[in-house]
Amino acid sequence: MDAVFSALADPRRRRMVAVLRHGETSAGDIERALDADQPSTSRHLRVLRDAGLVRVRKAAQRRLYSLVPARLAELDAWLGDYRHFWTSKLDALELHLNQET
Amino acid sequence: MDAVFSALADPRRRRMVAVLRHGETSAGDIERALDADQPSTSRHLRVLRDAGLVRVRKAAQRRLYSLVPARLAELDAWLGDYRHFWTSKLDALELHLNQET
DNA sequence: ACCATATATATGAAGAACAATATATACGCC
DNA sequence: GGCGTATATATTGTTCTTCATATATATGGT
Repeated sequence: MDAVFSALADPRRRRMVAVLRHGETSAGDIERALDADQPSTSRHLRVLRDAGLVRVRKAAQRRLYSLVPARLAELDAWLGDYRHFWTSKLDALELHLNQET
Repeated sequence: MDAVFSALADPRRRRMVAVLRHGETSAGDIERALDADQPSTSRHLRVLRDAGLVRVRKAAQRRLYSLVPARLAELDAWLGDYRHFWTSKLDALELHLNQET
C-alpha cells in the first residue's frame, strides 16, 4: 500500500496511469504522450510496475503496459473504510463546518 | 493531490488517519496510540495538515485533530475515473488473472 | 497578582536514507 | 546495424529521525 500511494504521489506517474486508462500502451507512446525523455519515462514506469499498478507485456522490441485493476481496487477498499465520512448526512454537516473554519 | 498521495504513502500517517476515524483526538493521544515519539508525531501531523487531510483546533494547551472528509472525497473522485476497471465483469476476470501472476 | 514550574505541542538543526534528474551506456529483438 | 527500452552512475534535492529548544497555557505557592 505504501508503494501504491507513493507511486501515485507523482503527477507524471498519475498522467501515465491516465493514459493507460485508454488501454494497453507502449513505453514509447507513453513517453510521447507525456513529452518526457526516455530514461525518465522508463524509470517512472518501473516505479508503477514495482507498485503493482501496471504490468508489462513484451511484443518484439516494444513493451506494452497496461493497468492492473486489482491494485486500484485495493486503494478503493482502503478508502471504503472512510467513505461514510462524506456520504452520511451527519458528516455532510461536518464537512460544512470545516469549510467555515 | 500530490500532497494527499504522498502524505498517505507513510504507514504511520495512515495509522493516524485510522485513529482519527473514531473522532477528534489530541496530538498526545495520537502519539500514545501509535507509540511514537513526540516530535516525530508532531511532524507527521503537520504533513497531514499541509495536505489538507486533517484540521486542528486549539483547546488550551492541547491540539485536537480531526479528519477533513473533503480531501478523502477528492481521492475518491479521482479513483472514480478508474472504478469501471474492476467493477465490470470483464475486468473482474482480468483481476482474477492478475492474482495468479 | 507574581513567580516558578508543569504540561502539551511545535520548531530548529544535523545527519542518514531515499527519490528524482540527466547523461551515458547496455541489452534484446528485428 | 538499428530500434525500442532498460539500467548504471553521478549529482542534486527531499524526507525522516533525533536531540535540543521554543512557545503557549495551566497550576500552585506565596
